[in-house]
Amino acid sequence: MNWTDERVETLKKLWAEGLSASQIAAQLGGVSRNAVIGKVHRLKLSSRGRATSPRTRQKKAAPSTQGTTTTRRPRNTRPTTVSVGATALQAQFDEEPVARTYLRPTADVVVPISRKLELVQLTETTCKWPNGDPLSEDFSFCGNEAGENGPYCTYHSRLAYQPASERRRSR
DNA sequence: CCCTGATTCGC
DNA sequence: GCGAATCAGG
Repeated sequence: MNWTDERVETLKKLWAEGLSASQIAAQLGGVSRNAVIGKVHRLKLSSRGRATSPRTRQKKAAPSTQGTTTTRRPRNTRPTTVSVGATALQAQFDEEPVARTYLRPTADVVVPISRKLELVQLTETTCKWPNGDPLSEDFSFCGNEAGENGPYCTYHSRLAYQPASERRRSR
């Protein structure tokens, strides 16, 4: 993935807004949170408060115990993006003139994907994250697939529940 | 175990 | 410059 001006701009904006690197990565799409953090550092705008104490790291010795294979630890590299939801989203947007509100990738919306469901359309497996102002007419619900462990999809579960752990963070 | 940002370093 | 790996920590 290429760091276009637009993407960098979005990155800076979201970072300035205080979003976490993983969330920024999720919204930009196609990049890992590490990529985002790395980019942020290179842009020299990492100074968002004191995050961690000045740790002095100097590990990384000789990982190659055998085989010259340049095997980077595959680990669990997950796309993160919900391809199904995204696909369905696009298809729906094409035939939904009403919900068409953003024209720019630099959307000021924090929620990357949503199915714009109405209250009636909610089921037990649809994310019930409110989208927008409940008093407004164009209010809708996220509607993406919600896990069995909550009323929200994984993304919104984090938005909803993360703040708790975020609060008691005061390094 | 989930997550956060920070840093190093091979590419 | 990029980002995976790794770290230190909540």
